[in-house]
Amino acid sequence: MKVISTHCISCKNRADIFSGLNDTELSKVNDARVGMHYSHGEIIFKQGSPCHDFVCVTSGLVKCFVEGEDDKKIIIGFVRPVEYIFAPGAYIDKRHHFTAIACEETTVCLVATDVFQELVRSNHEFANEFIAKISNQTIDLCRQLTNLTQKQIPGRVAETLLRLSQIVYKKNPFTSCLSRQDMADMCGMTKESVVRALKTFKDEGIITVDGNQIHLLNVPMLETISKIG
Amino acid sequence: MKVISTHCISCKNRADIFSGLNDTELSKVNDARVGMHYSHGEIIFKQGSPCHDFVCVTSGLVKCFVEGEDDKKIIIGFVRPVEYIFAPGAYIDKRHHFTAIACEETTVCLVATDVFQELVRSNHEFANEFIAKISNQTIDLCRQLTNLTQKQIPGRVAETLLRLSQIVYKKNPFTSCLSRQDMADMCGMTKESVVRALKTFKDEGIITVDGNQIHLLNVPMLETISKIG
DNA sequence: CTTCAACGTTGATATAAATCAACGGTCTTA
DNA sequence: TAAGACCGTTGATTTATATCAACGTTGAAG
Repeated sequence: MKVISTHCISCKNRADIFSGLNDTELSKVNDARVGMHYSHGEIIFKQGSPCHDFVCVTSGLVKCFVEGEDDKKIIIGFVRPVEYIFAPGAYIDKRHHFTAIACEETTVCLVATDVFQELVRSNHEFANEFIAKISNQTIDLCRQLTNLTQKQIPGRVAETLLRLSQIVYKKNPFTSCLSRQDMADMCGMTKESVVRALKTFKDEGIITVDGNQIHLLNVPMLETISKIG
Repeated sequence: MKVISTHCISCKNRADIFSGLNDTELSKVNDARVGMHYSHGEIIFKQGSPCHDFVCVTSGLVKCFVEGEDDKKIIIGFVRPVEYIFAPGAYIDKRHHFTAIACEETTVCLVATDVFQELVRSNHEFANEFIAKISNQTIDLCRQLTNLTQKQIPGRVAETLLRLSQIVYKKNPFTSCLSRQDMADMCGMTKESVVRALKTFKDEGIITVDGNQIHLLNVPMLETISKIG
């Protein structure tokens, strides 16, 4: 078990939103904080369950997805250190509206939602950062809505590859711990379709695939494919 | 041209979020306010354009949709009086991320985003209401994401009918000014598919359709169809 | 009044993508 | 070591849905 920072004030894995807080405020956060460790595949919180805490990811990788009927999932995003997961139910019905699962060994701090809400009330800068965070999530969901409903398979897979490389892993040959099913859940399709699309891209020399390492050889081409759908 | 209230303090069409403001704050909003009138089909703001104002709908009906390539749209929601339209770009890139169009004769007040942001900073209650509003939008987008990607046509159309009746028009036989294409844009399908689905529902005695008036005869059945996809 | 464009509807056809099935590989677990 | 489960991959088949085409209606514009 990794040792996480003993106090928020000195924590180096602190999410940006806490930067504007003074020591008194940080102490309040620290008192409410619960450090947790999750192994690969473990559920951090589940859609529909009561929402008591915001989750700040201090190491590892977390995937968030909405669940429909019949075990179908749509991955709405990944959260890396040092970021926190905004739970939109905190202000509405105190329920989680998506599920969060650790993709690899992951440590997080849970902070009670009412501590967050108190900070939103008392610290304007914090409130602004908080709203900016939610806004980004909204913008992202809008983008996903068009991507998943208006593009066909090659476009969606291209988009997903670019996302993984540029936003999630921020590397070009990137090594992912995601299964084909995970990628399918990002694209809203079956894993077989993902495999076929990857194979096509590989045959066309646009990417190379070596196990879990994917190298995007022709990014402009992928961007074009993603754009024209 | 209808006369809108002359001052926010005495306005009867004020969105709920302004309820917690004192007269000084309301005056500030009033000074920044621009009343506008739009006819059926007119664009209030367009995706990608600079975002300077929040739009408060005082009469009529507004549809909001994200635009993809190739003229395809997904309607993400309708805004009725007395509600305002949250533009997520206001806190991020000062751009609109969806388009808003008047569905019928519509009056709105435009309020500069920085006035909103100032209120968020100075009034905690306002900030809370504001965040709750965005949270609801996020929850709704999550729901749409699963609906549009995981259900097939009958399920999506049933869902749309229930939405129109229960949330948008709040009536059971309801008369809608929406075209079949609009309904298709709500469901992420073609207008032909909508027509066929409505015909099937009609033949099965689940609904009646008379021009733009739709009567949901068997709501539980529609809910089942919506659920099982 | 006429013309044209957009809408609603229906049927026939094409096609994208899911499903089904099979197999080898890897990892876990008994 | 062996058994079972899951993953990745590929091919064959089915199916849901889009596309294409045609036509009557309505409403707006010239």
